[in-house]
Amino acid sequence: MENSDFAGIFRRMGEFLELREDNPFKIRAYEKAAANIESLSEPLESVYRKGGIPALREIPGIGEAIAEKIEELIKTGRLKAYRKLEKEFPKKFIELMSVPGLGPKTAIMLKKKLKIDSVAKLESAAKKGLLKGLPGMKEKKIENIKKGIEQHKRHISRALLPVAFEHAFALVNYLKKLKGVEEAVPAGSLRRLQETIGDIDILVISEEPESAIEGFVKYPEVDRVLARGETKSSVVLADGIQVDLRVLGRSDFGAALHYFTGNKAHNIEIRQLAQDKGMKVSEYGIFKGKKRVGGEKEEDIFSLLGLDYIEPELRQGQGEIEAAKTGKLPKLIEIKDIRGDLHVHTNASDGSNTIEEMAEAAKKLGYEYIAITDHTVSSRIASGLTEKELLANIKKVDAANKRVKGIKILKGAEVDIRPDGKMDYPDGILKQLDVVIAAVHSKFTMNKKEMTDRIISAIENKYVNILAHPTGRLLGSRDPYELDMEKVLKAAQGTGTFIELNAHPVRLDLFDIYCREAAKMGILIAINTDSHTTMQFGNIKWGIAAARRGWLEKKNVLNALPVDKLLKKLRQKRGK
DNA sequence: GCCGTTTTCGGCCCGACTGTTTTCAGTCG
Repeated sequence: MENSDFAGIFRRMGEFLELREDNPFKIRAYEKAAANIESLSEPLESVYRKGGIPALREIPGIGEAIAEKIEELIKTGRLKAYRKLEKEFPKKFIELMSVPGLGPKTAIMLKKKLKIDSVAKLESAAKKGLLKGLPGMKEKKIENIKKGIEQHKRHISRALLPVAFEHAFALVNYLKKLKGVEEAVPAGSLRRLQETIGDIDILVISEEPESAIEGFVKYPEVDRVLARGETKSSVVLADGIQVDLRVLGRSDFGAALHYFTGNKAHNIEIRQLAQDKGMKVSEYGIFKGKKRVGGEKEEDIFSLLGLDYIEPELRQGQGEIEAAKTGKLPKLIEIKDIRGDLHVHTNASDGSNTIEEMAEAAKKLGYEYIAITDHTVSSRIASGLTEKELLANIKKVDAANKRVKGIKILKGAEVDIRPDGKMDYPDGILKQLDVVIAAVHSKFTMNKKEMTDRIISAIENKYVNILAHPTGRLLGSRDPYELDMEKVLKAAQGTGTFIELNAHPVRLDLFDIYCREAAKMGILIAINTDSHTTMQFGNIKWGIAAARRGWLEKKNVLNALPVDKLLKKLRQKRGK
């Protein structure tokens, strides 16, 4: 079982207990355990193998009861307590609670009164007018449920970061022009630069909240107003994205921005810490008793709690507060630290521009080097190069190096890892390249062991420098393939192979937890754009965002090295 | 169910909005 499977089970346990109106703190305990398991870099199974129940209990949020449940799951592959509840509340029934505005109480009532146990049944009951007359159900509530079902159906997938950014950018500009609005800034998962965005959160600073809210709900893109109060409002935009707005005064800005930026786990942890220190944190400031002691600046919250400033990308409740207590926060990588791009395509395979055009574009960004890494013969769809074509391309790189001054163009290839683990070119060809990237482009459905073996055998090839887009996921369209990442990282560590964090906004793997793990193991990460046009070099910002969420520093990143050191690193594996 | 240089028992983050409730429950972030 994967960590995500354990987390899923415990999260579901929380939902079961919520439906049973169990102790709310018990529910939170399960949620917390699930979240902590999810952010663990080591597989739970291996934690258990090494240290049994005592080792499990060292994980925050896991105590006696949950540790025993994990043991039961590992030993028997099932959990009695879970099975029992699963029968009572099947998955389809649980889905009812993902309809906006419909929570556990209503779901239970619907089940009791009308035997409704799925969104589909709820929809047909609503259409038939069966909801009328149920407890707490009148015109407006029924109408809201109907709209909620529509929203639920339309909005199952989350928005990619760049898409959400565009929406937020336009909206913020609109809000800033409203009367009395001093400031409008994106917060929430957008400010944390999460790879996908559920809702857009925006904080507005104004001393006239009513008129700010008034202007907000009149934004031309607004399709539906979900809530409209004195200081907050929620709307759904025409393309289904929800936007939550919060209006606060200038003096609350820091506290409000903090409250609206961290995820739930981070905020709970901060407030818990404040409580332990005899203080209280809310969006209105930080308080000692009744006395407000800060909140104008975001830094107030951290400094008064004895913490170093935590960058927004780290506010995920994954150990950042503990690290901030002890001065152990990373100094996060920044765009300006990047000195080159090691994964670049040209019109020799499936790119759009020539080698020279790509090199000139990279030079404009201030890069010292790029590597030309077109596809290899097996990637027919991507017009992969034959050996002969590759050799011709190498000569073109030599010629380009002479013509384009001020940037070093490296010879490379993005070489397919065949299903049997062999590389798409023989070693005799690979050794003529400066940079060899290995990647899986076919047969994604292999089982975990086969895929792990396949990738490890590529890593073990002494000419392979970088494992590209290591999980193969495409956000919104393809799940990651089955892979034992722990083994892959160990192989990379043992052989001196680097791992790519692909900056394309639909890829963005390596995921954050593995970035952290790789960095801990001393594996260098290459943050590459995989550019197929000159425009795509700009995608580096999404890669940097993902890297920062993965706690990476400049020293962890391969292409933050100057060219001479980079070349030395690349040659190390070959024993030169 | 978890957790502890105040506690091994008694706590557990904080606040806003809606709709139906005549004083508040349910839901959300």
